[in-house]
Amino acid sequence: MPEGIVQTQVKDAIHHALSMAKEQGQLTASSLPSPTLELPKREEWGDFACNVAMAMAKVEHRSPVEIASLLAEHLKEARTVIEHVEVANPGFLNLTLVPSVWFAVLYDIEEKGKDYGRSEMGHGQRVLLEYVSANPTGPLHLGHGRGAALGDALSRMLQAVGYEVEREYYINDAGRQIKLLAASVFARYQELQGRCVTFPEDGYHGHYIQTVAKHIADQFGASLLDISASEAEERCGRLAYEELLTSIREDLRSFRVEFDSWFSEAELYASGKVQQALATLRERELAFEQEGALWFRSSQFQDDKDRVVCKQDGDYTYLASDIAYHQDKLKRGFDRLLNVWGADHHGYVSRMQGAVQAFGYPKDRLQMVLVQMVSLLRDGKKVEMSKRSGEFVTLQEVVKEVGVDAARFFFLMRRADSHLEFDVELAKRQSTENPVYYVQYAHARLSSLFRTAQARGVVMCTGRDVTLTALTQPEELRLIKHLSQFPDLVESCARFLEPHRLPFYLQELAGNLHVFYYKHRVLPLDKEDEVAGQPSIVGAKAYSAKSREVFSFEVMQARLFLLQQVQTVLRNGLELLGIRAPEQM
RNA sequence: GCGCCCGUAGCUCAGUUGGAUAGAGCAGCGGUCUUCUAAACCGCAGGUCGCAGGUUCGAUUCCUGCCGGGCGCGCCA
Repeated sequence: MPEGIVQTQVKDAIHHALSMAKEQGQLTASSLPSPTLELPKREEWGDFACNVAMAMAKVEHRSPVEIASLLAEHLKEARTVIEHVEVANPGFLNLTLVPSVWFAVLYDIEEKGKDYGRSEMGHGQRVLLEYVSANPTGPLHLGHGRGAALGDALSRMLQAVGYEVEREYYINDAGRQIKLLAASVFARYQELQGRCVTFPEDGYHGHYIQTVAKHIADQFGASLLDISASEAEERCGRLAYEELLTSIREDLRSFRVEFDSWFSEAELYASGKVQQALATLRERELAFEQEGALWFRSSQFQDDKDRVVCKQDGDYTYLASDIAYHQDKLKRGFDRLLNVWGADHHGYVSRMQGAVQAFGYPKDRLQMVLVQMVSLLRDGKKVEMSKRSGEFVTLQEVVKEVGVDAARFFFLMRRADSHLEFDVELAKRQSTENPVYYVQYAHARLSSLFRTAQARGVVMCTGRDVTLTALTQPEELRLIKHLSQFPDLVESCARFLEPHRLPFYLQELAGNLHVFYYKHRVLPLDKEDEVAGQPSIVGAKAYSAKSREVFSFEVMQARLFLLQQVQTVLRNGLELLGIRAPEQM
């Protein structure tokens, strides 16, 4: 795991202390543990905490505090890095670094810019990320939106840490759902032509079906009544499918969610891949016939029971095409398959992983991210949605109301597997209570500051020309430390497939910035000092009434430099969420 | 009945894979603009981490059993 430049130095120092202790016979263990660092909960406890002494206590037969104390002694040699060591109960080593060690973080960000936060963790492994994959039988609703935002953010994060990601949408354009769509639309079409028809029992009742039927009527008039009913129904299905899929694509695009490929289920049948997949299973005796149906022996793996793949009437079940689809993914040579699924499908995880194993791959070649339901909160009340009536809140209408940025942020700020309450009023509010604006404002505020600086003729220095030792305020160091965590954070988002950590991080970073900004000045107070950028100001003193602090040209330059790096991280973070980083608000 | 997920402040949720005195945002109360954006900041209050055991130096975190909520258990997708 590539770590921050700061962490590495600290770990090296601890490791050195361990070896010294061993060399001098203070430690008896044959192998030395590799120390891990954690961030203490309280600032008084220093910059890092290390529990290595506690971990060794047992094998060394000594108390953790004792071991920690002798390590603390050795750590005094690392005075260039570690300013202060404290042993705390029950055996922590609390380390406070020399402030200047932290400055390396700022140079690192300056150098990497857009690439700060990227890494090689994935080693170029190829990942197929499948998400949304909503049936083209209706518009996308809020739940799809959450899956879309999540899949998109994951793809950005995985790419950032060195995976090669292909984003795919699986189109269920075969089978029963499409037939029902066709029947539903045809029924509405006939109604529009003044005919009295019985609506299909499990048909789609949503109002959009009537809209689609109207479009068909506008285009073809009554002419579809002249052909056979089955042919007309099929035409209706085809037209409805195309219209609905097109609008899904458009909704996604305007939600800034893109795909590299759209994979058709019908194509799997047409190309014979379904039959081939089942043939493979038969060869391996993982499929068998019973009671006139063909079964997949999924109980061989971790499923509770075997599952039908081909029914008595000869039709395939959806499982058959899903198996074929995943075999196809495997054949395409991906190192990892990731599916973002609605949590209501969790029962299918084990059988799909069983299919992966059936084809000779380890089950964790396929991983699922399950995303829970979204409920909409309006005026503090839940908006009821019912699948039955086909009336649900669409992604499009919510995005129209709150904007893409707010919608994405809200979808991403909770763990995927917990229910999400989407508070429309909060998402629309343009104030500090709204986390999206809070973070975006931090970015815009900095842009505004830099514009003012430029207008006053202040020359922005590069890291080389800045005296960073001028940064001595706790709010400044707090910002730098927070920035140093960003690369690790991005990696953990990707490793655990948990994008929600990033919105939290950004809220904290924005908070740290706003506190700093409120407490300290960056540019001189007085407009008379507009010559600030010129050498003549060196030594001149500006005065901040708020903090009663005196600051110099060096302080101004150092703060500007610090804030540029803050802005870079805000921007990089927002980019990973697919959210705009506005220059002004 | 079986399986999966969830249970943390009044509400919505975090909690760095087992660490120290459990955090944030809303909502509530009270403060802060002669300031580079107040779209901001500060303070107060708020808790039996669902309950009970277990594992160990140490548990919100891991294990077991209950209680409560959601979802799934089709030759439906």
